[in-house]
Amino acid sequence: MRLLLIEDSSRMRRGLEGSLRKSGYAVDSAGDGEEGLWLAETNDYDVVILDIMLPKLDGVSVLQQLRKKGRDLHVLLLTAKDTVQDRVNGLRAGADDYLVKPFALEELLARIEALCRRAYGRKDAVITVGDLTIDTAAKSAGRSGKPLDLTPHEFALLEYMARRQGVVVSRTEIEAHIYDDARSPISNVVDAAVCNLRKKIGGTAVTPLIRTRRGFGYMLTAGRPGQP
Amino acid sequence: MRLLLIEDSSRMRRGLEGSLRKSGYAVDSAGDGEEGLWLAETNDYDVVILDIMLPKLDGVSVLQQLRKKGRDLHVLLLTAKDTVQDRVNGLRAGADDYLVKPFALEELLARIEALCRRAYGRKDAVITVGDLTIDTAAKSAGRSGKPLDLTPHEFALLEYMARRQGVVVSRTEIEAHIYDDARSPISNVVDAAVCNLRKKIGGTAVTPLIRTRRGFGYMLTAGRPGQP
DNA sequence: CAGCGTCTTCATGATTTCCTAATCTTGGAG
DNA sequence: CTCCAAGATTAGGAAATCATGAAGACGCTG
Repeated sequence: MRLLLIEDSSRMRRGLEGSLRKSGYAVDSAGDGEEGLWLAETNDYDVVILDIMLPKLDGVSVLQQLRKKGRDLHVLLLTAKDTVQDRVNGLRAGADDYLVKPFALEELLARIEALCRRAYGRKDAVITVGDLTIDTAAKSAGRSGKPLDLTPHEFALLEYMARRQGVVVSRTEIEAHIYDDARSPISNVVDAAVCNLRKKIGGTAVTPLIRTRRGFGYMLTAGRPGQP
Repeated sequence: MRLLLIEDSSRMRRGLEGSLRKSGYAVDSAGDGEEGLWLAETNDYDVVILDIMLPKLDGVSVLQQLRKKGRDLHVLLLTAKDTVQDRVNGLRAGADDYLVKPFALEELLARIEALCRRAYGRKDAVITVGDLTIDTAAKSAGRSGKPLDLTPHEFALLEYMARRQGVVVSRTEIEAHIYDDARSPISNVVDAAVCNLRKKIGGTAVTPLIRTRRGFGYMLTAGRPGQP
């Protein structure tokens, strides 16, 4: 999952960026409203974490700009203030969630997780694909009860594909959601990652498997080749 | 919009019910977890407002039961407690939102509104033409339930024609939509592609078929040979 | 700072897909 | 009925796509 963090204080920004990365997210960040808006408009994020107090362009304005363009983004608003009117304003402006500073990191993580789930229409922290289980909260996966030993990137990839099971996801989409910032234009990171993941989760004709749709991308599904 | 309110205190319940009705919602209510769960399972609500402290079956359990059954519901959790752990638990259990008592009515309304807005996002990914099904998400097509093995170009062509079923599409249009780069002026790529596609999807007089309109182009339709 | 595990890139080989172009087939006008 | 042009079909080689193994780069931990 790829996040955008728009936060004024550079100390806070760095700290959060690190914590979020450790939790397995791809994170881009911006220090002011203008840069943040530009990033949000030109990339594909699952969740935007947006401070209200920002230089150049305040958080609520950024939010309004984004909503005006009809971007389907999930925005978590951070604020120091905590009056009912503030919350109502924030939510009315189109925020999906709202968190008051100071907050516990754990709560931020839980809320981000909830927003990610919502982004893909799931309600549960555990995703199942055939006999594969992916616990997005515990960041662990298993096959037929046996735990799988996945690296952070492998897990992120599996999670992303599981959230979109039955749907073909292109390399570009995968790259956009799993990896932060730009990388060399011609890279086969995704191929390699899929290859490694396949080796670990195994799977054959009938059992859940990552299928290659030549020319389109990959698809994770438990069903037979036919209709999902 | 139809809401379900599950709340212990009858005074609170009556009060909220009235306020919500005044705001234009249809409201059902329950006084304990069991009744609430039963109502939620047997009716179709847009949003469920769920208190955590409930007789017979507590709120989080109700939520878990609902999620286990895979109901696609939006749940707003109400609670008197406000510790980080509570919030984390609630969100992890699958709540879409969370509100701490006491709250302002206006804030509750704003949050319900936000949840209702979220009902979007489900667009139909499957196109049907006679007994042909085209799943644009899985990039797969089938005829009478049997999967077809199509190449990317074939699939793109079929999808394009299916989206315009019953309409004659010219070679030029097809070429413009399916092939991005310009190619030699006299090329029969489209002819060849249509030919290959026909071989794969089969079809005879009555069943869906790609028909040739001499001098104009092709048409995909499930109807009879007669004039469309 | 050394060691370990992880991530990325590169190179190779296997496979599939696509285009071109040459050859048939068919519809319909004269 | 005959002929012509639009369309259908076929096939082989060029090109794109993908899987995978191995080597170097990087970052973290002890």
